[in-house]
Amino acid sequence: MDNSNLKKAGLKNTQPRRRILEIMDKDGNHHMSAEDIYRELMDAGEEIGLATVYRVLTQFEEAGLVVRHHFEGGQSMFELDHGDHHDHLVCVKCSRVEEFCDNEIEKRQKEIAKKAGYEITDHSLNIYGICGDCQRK
Amino acid sequence: MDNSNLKKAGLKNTQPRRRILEIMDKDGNHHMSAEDIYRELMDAGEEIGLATVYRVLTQFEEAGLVVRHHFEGGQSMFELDHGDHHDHLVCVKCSRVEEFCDNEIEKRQKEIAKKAGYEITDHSLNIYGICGDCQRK
DNA sequence: TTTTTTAATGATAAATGTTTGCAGTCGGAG
DNA sequence: CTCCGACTGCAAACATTTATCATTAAAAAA
Repeated sequence: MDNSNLKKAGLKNTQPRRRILEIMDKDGNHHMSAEDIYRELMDAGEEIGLATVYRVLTQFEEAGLVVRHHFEGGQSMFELDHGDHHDHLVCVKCSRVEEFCDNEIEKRQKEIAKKAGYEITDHSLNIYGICGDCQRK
Repeated sequence: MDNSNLKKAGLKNTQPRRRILEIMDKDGNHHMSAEDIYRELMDAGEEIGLATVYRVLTQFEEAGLVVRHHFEGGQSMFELDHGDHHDHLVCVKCSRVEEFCDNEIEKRQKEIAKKAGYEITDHSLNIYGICGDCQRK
């Protein structure tokens, strides 16, 4: 949303980067694949190549603006990083993603890594299941 | 290891399937990619195609003989299913994978899914970091 | 503002990981 | 032992992602 993020990251304030940030910032659009973003850009009549979307997302990830997730299903999913770490509940039917955070789990993960002698760089906890809506259908 | 698993799964007892089970059963070879398995087969002089490795692994997964993991890094990782659920510590330098299980975390995951109205089908918790060995190098 | 410099872009090709189609082969029920 | 359907290897197709490169656009300098 805030374009000063780009400057801070040492990235030029270009139209593709602005548009991608805008799209990802819209509510209901958290957790998008590169294709999702590309399709929205196309639908909006933008002239932005898919390669640019991938490049920009990777740069955003490196700059800490975006988080990349590896859910089941092959393709990477991206989400704006609002600083609040959280884990994910993923519906295997409709692909809806919900977020949660449990401090007890976080604490135990750190203990486990420490005990095993690992220096944590990252971690991901995904619970896959069928959401309430899809159960009813 | 036990070929009766194949019969139980309704799969014919063929050489490729036997060899793949053997390789995956060897200690130190848990958590292999399809390529890893294929390379071991080649090194052993077997005439087994990569496509067969993928097909067999998918069938094994469907039969519950094997578990597929989606770690960071692009390719799927496979592991014989010994029935004991566990989570993973993955070294981002050397790709070593260690297993752990924490009942408190398991319990909390179930609670979280229940509270959100999800019927769990699967879940994965991966901690990425640098293992003790790689820290020293 | 105009010019200069440098990074960023779009189109396309290529790399990577995985799946599929098909003709020939093999396992195992009868 | 024979036969049929399941299985296989190969090659080609496919999906996602990355690299190449000539052109363009953004920021810096003049």
